[in-house]
Amino acid sequence: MEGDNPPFAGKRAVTIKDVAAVAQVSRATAARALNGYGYVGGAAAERVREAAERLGYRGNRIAQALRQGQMPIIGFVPGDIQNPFFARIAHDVDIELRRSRRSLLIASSEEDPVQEREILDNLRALNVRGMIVAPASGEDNPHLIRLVQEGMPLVLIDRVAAGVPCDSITVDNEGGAHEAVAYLVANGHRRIALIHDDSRIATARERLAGYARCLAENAIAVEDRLIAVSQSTVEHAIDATIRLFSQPERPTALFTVDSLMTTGALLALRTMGLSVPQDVSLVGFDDFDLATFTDPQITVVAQPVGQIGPLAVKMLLDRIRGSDEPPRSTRFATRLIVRGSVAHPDFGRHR
Amino acid sequence: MEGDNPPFAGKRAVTIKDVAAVAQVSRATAARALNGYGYVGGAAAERVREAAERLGYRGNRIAQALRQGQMPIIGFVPGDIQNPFFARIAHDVDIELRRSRRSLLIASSEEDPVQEREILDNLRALNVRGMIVAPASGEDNPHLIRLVQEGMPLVLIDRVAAGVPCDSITVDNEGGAHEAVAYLVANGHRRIALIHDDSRIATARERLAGYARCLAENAIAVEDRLIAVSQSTVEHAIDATIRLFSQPERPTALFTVDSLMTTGALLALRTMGLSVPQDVSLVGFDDFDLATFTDPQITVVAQPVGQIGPLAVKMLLDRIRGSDEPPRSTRFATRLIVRGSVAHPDFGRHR
DNA sequence: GTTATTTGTGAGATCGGTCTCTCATTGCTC
DNA sequence: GAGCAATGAGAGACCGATCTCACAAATAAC
Repeated sequence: MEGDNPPFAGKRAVTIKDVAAVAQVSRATAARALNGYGYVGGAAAERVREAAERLGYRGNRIAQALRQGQMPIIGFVPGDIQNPFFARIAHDVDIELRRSRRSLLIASSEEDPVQEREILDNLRALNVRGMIVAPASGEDNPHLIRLVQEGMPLVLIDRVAAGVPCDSITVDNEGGAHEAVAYLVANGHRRIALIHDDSRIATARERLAGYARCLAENAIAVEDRLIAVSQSTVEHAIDATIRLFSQPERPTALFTVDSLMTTGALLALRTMGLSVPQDVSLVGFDDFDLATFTDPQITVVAQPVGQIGPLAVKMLLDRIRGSDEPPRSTRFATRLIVRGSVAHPDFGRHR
Repeated sequence: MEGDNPPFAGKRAVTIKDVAAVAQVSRATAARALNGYGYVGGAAAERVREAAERLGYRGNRIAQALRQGQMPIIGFVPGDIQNPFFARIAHDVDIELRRSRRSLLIASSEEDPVQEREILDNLRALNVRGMIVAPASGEDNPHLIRLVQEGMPLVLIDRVAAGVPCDSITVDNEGGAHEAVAYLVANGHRRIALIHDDSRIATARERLAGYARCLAENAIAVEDRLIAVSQSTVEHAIDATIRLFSQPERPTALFTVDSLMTTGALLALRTMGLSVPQDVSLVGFDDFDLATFTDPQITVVAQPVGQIGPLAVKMLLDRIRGSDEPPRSTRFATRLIVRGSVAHPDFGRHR
């Protein structure tokens, strides 16, 4: 924003005034001809269309938006576009939105609530028509609440946010995590490590809850030293894994809560010379391409990624069209895909 | 756009007029106080700030943009956000832009020149401050040329577009492909298959050129039946691979021109029961996580992905700030990372 | 032939800011 | 105390498009 060039570097854009002048009509008539409303004479309309064509008139969306009081833009605020999970959703949302001739503005919060708030403020100031947000924090979301109160169509995806009365789409994180850990327990594991995001993020908390509940049901203590908090990047997950597996009485199994972390764990375990599943059993949350290329393939809790984007758009468009039914929450079931990354702890060489 | 709700669903937003009224000053004074220019009395300024705070005034970016003649938004038009290559760049661009308080509008062209034109028209109508585009077509780009002539700051990435006088960032596709194929030839391969995008895309053409040049240098004929055209998705690449390897006199090696295709090829080869590198040698363009997880790991031509986004932003901001030096073209070198997916064709069981 | 009605068009308000211009103070200098 | 600059603040133009309103011309109705 600073040090920008004087207003216009290029030649001034063609306005409706120019078109009107060339067609020798008033701006009003030109607008009518171009937008097809009201009464316009055939000859005049033709001249306007011709002039517009010849001048390459395009209309100024900003002016239109100001007049109309809104931008035909939908905001999408994922935690991180680079995460294949969100990239996929962004892609699907983009496709769906194009059908209704709206643009998509993607701005990643980088999982930072402060940045999220700034982005949301910006989007609001832009008068976007609606937003699809993966809230970076599960609680303390006054900015989201205010947004809803102001009437902004909003759909939350992937994560819930306490006290925000709007539509949401999530998956059964608690259940999925429980199923994953139960599978590990059923295979004889008791020292099960967990790598997850900051508990601020709702998904992380729910997955942790599923993990803890399953351990409790099996009379296994939840040990802090088995739980690592890491940002959702391959690099951070590598560190976290190394930390977990460098301690005495190494865990026999690991549960990672997203695909980037699973990738990082895999990388770290390989570096440490630990093989899956001989030395460590592994279950990841979120299925991904890589999972079937490793040897053995990775057992994962799959979420129906492909359904989230389209449904989010559908819900959002319903709101935009004026639906004021009470907020709907869709929670998709997860599915444990058993592949080969889990074995009995005594299967390997160690203890 | 159709069937939308009457203009405002929510309560009317707070305008500067409201703030001015509460602070008992004129709009002009309120604006001065809020934006910190011109002379404003201390007391008045204080009242304005207070009123703005209390009312939750946010300013209307659309109105500002209209007045200023531009939006503080940069458009990014990748071929496909879901491709990790573009996702990474989008991420980097996002980070860089946030520093200069601009938003990023991402709209994927889905590799469709028609859609690209629409998107570009939209962005232009939005008066964005600049664009970073991966042109879907290497030629016949009057819309890009016009954009530049109109003074729109534009940086082309990943691909060149003939006759468009603007900055560009590419990698040495021809050289990289040549190196990959040369490596295969050096390992004794002569029936080398290629899976690439539509030749409309500049990168595809250059990589094909590198492939062809290398074969020519080694007196190997370029055979159409060894070249498959596929869209850049895992699914299409699977089909293409199956097609290539279902023919008699199967190729002994395969060169895939991007990571999605490499993934698809890997999947297809596995399904067909062909192992790498015993039955087929494989080299991919673009390095990716998966490449080191397969057994053996995949030999690839790596591009410096991490440098593209930041440089693109830098170039774009230079232009936005008014630089009118002649267009600069940066072409990064590629690097062949030899791993284990290439073997001599006689190494395996087959011929 | 005169009144209604339909049709076509332009003037001007409006959206919410920004900014120029003008004018009124106040303060300072000589 | 006159003269002049510095300071503070309002009125109104403006950005580009849309839309209401008023009005004129053409057509229809009686």
